[in-house]
Amino acid sequence: MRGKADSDLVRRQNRHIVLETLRLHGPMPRVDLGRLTGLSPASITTIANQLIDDKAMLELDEAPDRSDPSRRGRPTVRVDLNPNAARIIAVKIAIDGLELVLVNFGGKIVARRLVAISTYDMAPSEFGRQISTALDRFFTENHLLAHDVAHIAIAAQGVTDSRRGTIAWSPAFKARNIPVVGPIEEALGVKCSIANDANMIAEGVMAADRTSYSGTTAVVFMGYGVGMGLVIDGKVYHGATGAAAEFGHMNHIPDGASCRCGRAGCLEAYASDYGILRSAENLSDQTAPPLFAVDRSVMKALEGAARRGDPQAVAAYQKAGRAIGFGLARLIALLNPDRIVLAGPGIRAIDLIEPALRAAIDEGVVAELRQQVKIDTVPIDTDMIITGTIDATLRHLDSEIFASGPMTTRPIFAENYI
Amino acid sequence: MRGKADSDLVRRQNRHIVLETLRLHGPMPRVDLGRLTGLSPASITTIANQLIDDKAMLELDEAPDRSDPSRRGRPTVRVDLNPNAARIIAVKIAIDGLELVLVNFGGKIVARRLVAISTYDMAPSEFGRQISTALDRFFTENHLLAHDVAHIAIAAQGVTDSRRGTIAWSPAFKARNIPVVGPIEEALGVKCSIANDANMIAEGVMAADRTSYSGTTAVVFMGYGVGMGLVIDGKVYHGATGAAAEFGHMNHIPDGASCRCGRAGCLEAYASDYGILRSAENLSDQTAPPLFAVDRSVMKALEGAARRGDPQAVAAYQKAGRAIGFGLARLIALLNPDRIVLAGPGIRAIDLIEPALRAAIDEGVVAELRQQVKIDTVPIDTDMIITGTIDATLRHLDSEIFASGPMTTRPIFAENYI
DNA sequence: AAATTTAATTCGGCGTCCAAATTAATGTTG
DNA sequence: CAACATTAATTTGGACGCCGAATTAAATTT
Repeated sequence: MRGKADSDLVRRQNRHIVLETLRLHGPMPRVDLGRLTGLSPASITTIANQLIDDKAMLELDEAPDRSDPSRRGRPTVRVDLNPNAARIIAVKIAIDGLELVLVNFGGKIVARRLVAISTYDMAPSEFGRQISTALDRFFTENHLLAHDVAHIAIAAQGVTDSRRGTIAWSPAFKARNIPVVGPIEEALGVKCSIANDANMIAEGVMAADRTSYSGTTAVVFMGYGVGMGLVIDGKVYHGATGAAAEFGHMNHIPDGASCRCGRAGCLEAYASDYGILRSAENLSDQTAPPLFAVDRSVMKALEGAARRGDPQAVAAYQKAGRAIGFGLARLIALLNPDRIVLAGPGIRAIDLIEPALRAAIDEGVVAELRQQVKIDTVPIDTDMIITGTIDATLRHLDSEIFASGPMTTRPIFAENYI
Repeated sequence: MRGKADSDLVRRQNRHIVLETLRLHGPMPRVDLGRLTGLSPASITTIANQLIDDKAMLELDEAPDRSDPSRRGRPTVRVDLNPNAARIIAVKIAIDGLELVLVNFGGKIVARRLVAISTYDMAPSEFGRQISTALDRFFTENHLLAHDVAHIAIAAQGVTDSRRGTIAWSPAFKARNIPVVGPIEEALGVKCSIANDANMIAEGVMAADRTSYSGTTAVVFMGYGVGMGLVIDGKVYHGATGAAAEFGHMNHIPDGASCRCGRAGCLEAYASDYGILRSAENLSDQTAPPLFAVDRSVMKALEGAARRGDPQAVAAYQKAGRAIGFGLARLIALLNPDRIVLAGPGIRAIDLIEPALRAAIDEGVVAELRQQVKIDTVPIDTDMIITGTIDATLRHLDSEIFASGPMTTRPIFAENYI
């Protein structure tokens, strides 16, 4: 049951849909905003002018469009999100370092920096210091003050706890429960949040094609590990503590193969790069997984071997497909999704994996459920983690900006934009 | 992104929360409605009087409350949902017959009837005729005309397809894809819907204690079968086609024990009454499951044997616990729920099941995820299927009534209430 | 230059909410 | 028992947001 409604709610909601419409479709004249939002021209005028006053939006100062010579009447004036309304920083934590990206309110990347940090052996408190230092340098480098940046959004591999702002467990760290949000907020005085990288990929996939992913979609990421982003009823699902969709560490076989996470039988232990490699090399299931990502060239060679018919390699990919397939069968039984998207570098070998995967789904789920699900593949570069993080964060800002209405204090607005 | 907001939305939303508040807390004076909804007394006056005009609400005609002698001031007048505003029929389909329940808008059961039908061997079209006939008799019996009943809500075991209004697969039927909603709507001219019984149990559990089940909760039903109702972000989740949370037919062991659904390795094949019985009797996993529910006395005897230490029986319950445990471990990895509720007749033997269940969860899920989940048990009688169906349907009506606002045609209103 | 066309704004009215004032119905008190 | 106190509920008047209709703005066509 939602809370009570009043004119405040109406204003916020309508300002919000105006901003979202611009974010989704890009700059457009007020008439089109009216058509797309369903609001009357009169209301659009009011709302647009308020948002312009609030510096969230601006009129584009451009020559009238002459592309269609038959066009008559008063020329349109396009409005757009004000790129200078706010800035955010998206951070990706990987085992070999940090990626920092500065983005303006319009979604354009303004600056980017890679910071090499060897995270694996780092003490939890040390990591907090290092990431804060890296961010601090990034601020200086880009002449940023704390109040110029509205939000720092962090994406990390593994189990993240959005409530506590920590990395509960990650393959990038030996240690557990690493505080991240706390140290950064203290050191820099900027609002910060942390989320799982696979969820951010799901945000990215959604952002790329919002119409196709409206209902319930599971985005499976195959590569150095196996991850999942879960879109439930059109929204990325984060679970109670932000650690949902740990598909890679969903049990596949009780008491099965050794996984990077220290347990046995996880799906990832069969279907990740290292899992596949381990079977292909005919090593025991119990062989300890490598600490670092398997080199891409090694996986390419393995794919080649399988395509040439190397029985051991073929079997390894089949085993991976079966693992993913049973995982998906279980997911389908539980969630009855509209569609499943397979993504990540691992799908380069999709031809080797798919037959076993489909067979496992057929075996593991009632036909009535299975038939309804669309399964497709999407090539995804890891950049989509950043893309998704940016999109999710900007949308979050939209609802903050619209929420404040005629704002008294507007800390997220950047006065001294360079 | 929600649609545009206007004063219409405000009215609907606020009327809705007023109705929901009464449904949740029962009759109360207008002052309290104001306190609970956050609306001002002025607004409550307006809304209440409109709803009373619309016959959705009424003032209770009772003597002033003298229970507290120190009470001063103008006495309160309590308002309540108008029980005669509408009526619904809830139907439970079981293998041995139908249960029909007539309920008024206040949630009170007005009439109830059991109709013995042997569903299993019935042809799909025949079932449509039979259920329509049974409903037609129920109408006559209670002097109901089509427009007296706002909705017929059906709950059935198995995989239901709410979009098509069919039972895709159910243990109560040999046939598949049995049309239910269509035949009833045609024969009676009353709006009808179908849902899974386990989802309705989840609705019932929620209705009984809404505060405890706000986030994400999985309600596991153990008994003649294994079912699940999934509450995600405070709402019962139905999946793409209304067939979500088929926990019982989630694969446990690839290529494992024979299940009632015709496949192998389902969780239910290990943890349902018949699954447990089959292991206890030391029959092969491949032994065909019985068509009908195992008699309660048989299960009681088995529990007794296990408690007296019969090793075969003890092992059977352990096997069941391990199956449920791994299923839950997989669910936790996927959904990171706030809590899990174990319910149904099967939990009479929870003491025999729980140790293996907990061990399996420990084995199957990262500690960081597992620790966050509360697991508790709730004794549930099968009546909760009806209770939940009623509650869900009445809530649905609330949003229909409030939605129509100053209604021009109000077909659901019962003029000739007996 | 006047007419036409399309975009955007302005104006007046409507519906909802709310705060404050008022009315209603009771209990308390001298 | 009449004036006062107290609490519930309504009425009144103002604010805010939306919308339709009329108006203004800025171009093209004739």
